[in-house]
Amino acid sequence: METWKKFDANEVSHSVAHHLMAIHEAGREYGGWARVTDIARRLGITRGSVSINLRNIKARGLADVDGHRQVKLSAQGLKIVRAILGRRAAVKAFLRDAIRVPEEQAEVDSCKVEHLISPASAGKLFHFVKFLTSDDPAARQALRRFRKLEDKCAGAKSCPICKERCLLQELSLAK
Amino acid sequence: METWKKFDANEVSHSVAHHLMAIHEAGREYGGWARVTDIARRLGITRGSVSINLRNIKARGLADVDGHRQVKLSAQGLKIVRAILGRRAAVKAFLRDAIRVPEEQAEVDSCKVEHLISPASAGKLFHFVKFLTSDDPAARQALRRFRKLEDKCAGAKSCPICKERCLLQELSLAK
DNA sequence: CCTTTTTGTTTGACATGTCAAACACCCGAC
DNA sequence: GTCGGGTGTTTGACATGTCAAACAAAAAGG
Repeated sequence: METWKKFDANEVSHSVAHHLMAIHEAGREYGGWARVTDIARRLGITRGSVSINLRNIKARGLADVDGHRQVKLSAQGLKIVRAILGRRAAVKAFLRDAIRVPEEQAEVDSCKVEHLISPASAGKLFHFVKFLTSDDPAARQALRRFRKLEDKCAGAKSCPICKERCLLQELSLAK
Repeated sequence: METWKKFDANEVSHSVAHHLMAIHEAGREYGGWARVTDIARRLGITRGSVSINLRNIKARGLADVDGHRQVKLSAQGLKIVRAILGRRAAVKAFLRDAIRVPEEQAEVDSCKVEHLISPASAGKLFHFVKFLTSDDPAARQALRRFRKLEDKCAGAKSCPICKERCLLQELSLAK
């Protein structure tokens, strides 16, 4: 009934998630220490915004600052980053390698979703895509068959998957 | 580089999406006309919040109001609702029926994601889950095989899908 | 050493979305 | 009629996240 309210009930928001990942990346070549400027440039936002957001992030124990005003992920922050990167990889691999969504779209979609999907779903998905893209004969056969059938889908009429009229277009906003 | 900023670049926000869906549902038995109170009760928020949000929604042409202060979706609003419901159904069906995520979790996850995934991904997913849960022999065979292998995954050691150590647990935040 | 640039913070503003509380209105009961 | 409850709006407050602009301090250049 109020399922929709859980949208904001995640360990971190989209913004915080990407701040953490930016710290992680920016600090890569400097022993984990990142500067506000580097984080801001990576995220494409102003230093001021980063400064404000870091207050929140530090207060929540996801990152620490040393005397020279440099930022480092805490153990917890690093754990979150790794979990999110794993989930993104699972989603992206599924979209791109299993159902053949174009690379760019797979990138955008997995980025939107990476911090939202549950570990349960991510875990299942991870296994599934690993199986589906393996050399298991059943997996290869199913994938081949799916691609063949989908190629034959002629949109509105006579889709071999949808049987009758293909309902695909209703998912988009195309008129 | 700034892929992450596209998170907010959707036709509607999560909140607006659910306002539209609440109008749709609430109006079902009244010829499409919904009252603020009904919308608020359905969403579990105050009438005041709904009132404010409707300003935005009306201004964007997603809903109209008649003289008796009742709300109705516009053609565009209805189109958005249908698209989102379709995407949710595709995601949920995949999670629940294909990779066997528990019903409740599938519900929550699909709700979080429904307004974020692209029509391209939703369309592919829609076809894929339709194929995978059909009576096509290749699909049935692959699904059977996947379930069998996954049942044998003993967590950290000797997962038949991951081959070596199963990396599944890194997707969650379990310590 | 002094100037200039870079860096980080703060401030005031805006946008979205939420709440409680006060108001105004309409409608039905009496 | 009038009174009370349900309904819709507005107001002031808060939370998050963004910006530009002003500022202070550190680093770099000379």
